[in-house]
Amino acid sequence: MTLLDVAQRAGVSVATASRVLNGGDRVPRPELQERVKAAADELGYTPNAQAQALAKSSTNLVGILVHDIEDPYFAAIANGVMRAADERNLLVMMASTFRDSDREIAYLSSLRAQRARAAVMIGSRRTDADSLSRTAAEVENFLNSGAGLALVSQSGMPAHTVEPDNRSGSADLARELVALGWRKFAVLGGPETLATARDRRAGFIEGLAEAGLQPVAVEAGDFTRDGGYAAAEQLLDRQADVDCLFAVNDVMAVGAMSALRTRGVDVPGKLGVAGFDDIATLRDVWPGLTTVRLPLEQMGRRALELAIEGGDVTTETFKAEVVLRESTAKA
Amino acid sequence: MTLLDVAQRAGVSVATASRVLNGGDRVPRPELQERVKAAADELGYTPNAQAQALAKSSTNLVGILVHDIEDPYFAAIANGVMRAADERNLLVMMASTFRDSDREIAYLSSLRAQRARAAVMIGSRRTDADSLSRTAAEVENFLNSGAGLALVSQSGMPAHTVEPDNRSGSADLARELVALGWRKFAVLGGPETLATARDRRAGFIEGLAEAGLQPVAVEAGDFTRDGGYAAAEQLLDRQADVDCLFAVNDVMAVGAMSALRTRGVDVPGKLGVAGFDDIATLRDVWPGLTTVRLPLEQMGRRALELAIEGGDVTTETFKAEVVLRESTAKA
DNA sequence: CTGAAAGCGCTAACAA
DNA sequence: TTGTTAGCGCTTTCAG
Repeated sequence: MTLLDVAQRAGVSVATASRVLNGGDRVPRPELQERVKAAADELGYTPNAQAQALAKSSTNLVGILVHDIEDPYFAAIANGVMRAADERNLLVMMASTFRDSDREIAYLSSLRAQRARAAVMIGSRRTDADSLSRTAAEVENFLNSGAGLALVSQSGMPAHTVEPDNRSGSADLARELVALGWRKFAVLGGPETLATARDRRAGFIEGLAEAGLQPVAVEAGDFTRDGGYAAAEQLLDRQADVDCLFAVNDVMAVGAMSALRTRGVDVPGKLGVAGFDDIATLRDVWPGLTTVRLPLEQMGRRALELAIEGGDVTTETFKAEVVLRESTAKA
Repeated sequence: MTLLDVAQRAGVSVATASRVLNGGDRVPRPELQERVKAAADELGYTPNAQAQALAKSSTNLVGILVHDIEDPYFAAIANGVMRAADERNLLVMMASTFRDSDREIAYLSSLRAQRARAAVMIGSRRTDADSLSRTAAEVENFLNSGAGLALVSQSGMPAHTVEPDNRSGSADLARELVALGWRKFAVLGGPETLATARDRRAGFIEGLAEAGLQPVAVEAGDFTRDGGYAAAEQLLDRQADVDCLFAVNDVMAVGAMSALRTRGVDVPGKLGVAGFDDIATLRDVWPGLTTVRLPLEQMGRRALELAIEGGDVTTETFKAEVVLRESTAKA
């Protein structure tokens, strides 16, 4: 069923039909409107979005790229993006890159092919020179095509950026932990190459330094639950003299807590544990996890807004807020 | 940059250019291929997917509908769908319906307008007659448009269906809990109107019945963390004589555990707790939550396959598996 | 093997 | 106000 069918059945031209059904400009006389609308739903007409897009050379599609939609951190941000998109009547095309930058690049290029209005890329960039520059090139292309783009948590690209204040958030956390009386810290620092991990690590160390402290140990490892588990085990194996443990995200922290439990280390009695992100799904773990809260959904919303609005490239930083819970309570 | 630009620069016709760049059929002579490819990337040509879709009247778009992408249950299934889509080089358009059936209907119709190849709808249907029939009508439309469709966890629609075996899964759970020695059960049953919740409730009661038992209490409530928290509180307030508590999903179970903890009720010492789903993010809660594992990602994959393949309408049921953990350990 | 040309369904000048 | 018509960019017969 095409517009032409509808027009004929209603005894009007396609132009008229288009005007009453889709067009926003001058509206035909009421009588014709009725006829066209009637014809349209008798025929079960649905506009062909591709044809509209081609004719108007513009779409209401926006893209969103996440590393892994099962990771609650990304899901929370994505949720914000989708809410904002929904409010603006934009259709969302989402892809999970499974942490593969080739997929990321390919998808960005698909979005360009789809003539997407804008895209939001979520997730910390690896500091790997090669894939970094290839991604940058495609980002360039994307922007040159006239579409908007915003990145969440990955600075250094020539597009709008929304970032959490990882550095000062973890510095604040360090201060509060010190104030609570903790002294001998280990950092489960995630991958060396991940900017987010690095910033949180650095901020924490900075915070400690203000109190004249420095971490007893810094473990690398994956940015995942299993990474946290493994890093905690290593720490115990090494019998490091530690009284509090900071994992650079909640998922790692929870993994670490499991490792400690398995080894019979009491939290917070024997060892305090803190994370970062304040993932909603993890707010019920026990002991309650001390962490740094990020306005994840808001960051997502804002990213979409920036991507859509275009304008001069800006970087917006979102404040993080320390949340003290039982996992770092001092007896 | 259009195909025409490329063709002119390469000194060939658009037909030729199309054949080497996109078309899959007869390929022009090597020399021309080179010229066209060269021209294409000198000009930074990207095909216009809308125009292609219009010309071929077919797309590589698939849709996916979830109630709430932040809910790890949906995220896990969505992840499976996206993986399967990625393997087939399909682009995914995802929407969160925020549990609103009007949004759901609207999105389905957008997908139709986009001439999506197929769609997957994830999430338990409410048993609300009105929105049910309106959704059914749009589902009809969608299928009539020639696109494929599969539903996850919502039977009763005239399309492929993938469902977990909620009923026998929770019956199995009931049996195992009884075998462990628990006797006085309360069910935190979720909303009356939610098919998934109802089936799990019913299966559990069935399982108990085999042992000549029946639940001491059945609490309704939301299908969420807060719903579980509130339901558990009510139960305690009523001072029901209960020794084990089954929440119809993990998220509720975790909420309930928090309520119990707040009230000083020891789990599993004083009260056992079990859930359903085996959400990955919650595998580290303590005490480890006894639950029923569902192959969520696989279900998502399969749903996409069915939606794409079309064919006769089938219903596939996925077996659930009881996972016993510490939350129901008997001293 | 290659090119010309007719659409795909719709929008937006431009005319009437 | 309404209709005519020329594209939008690409695919695909159909000739050459």
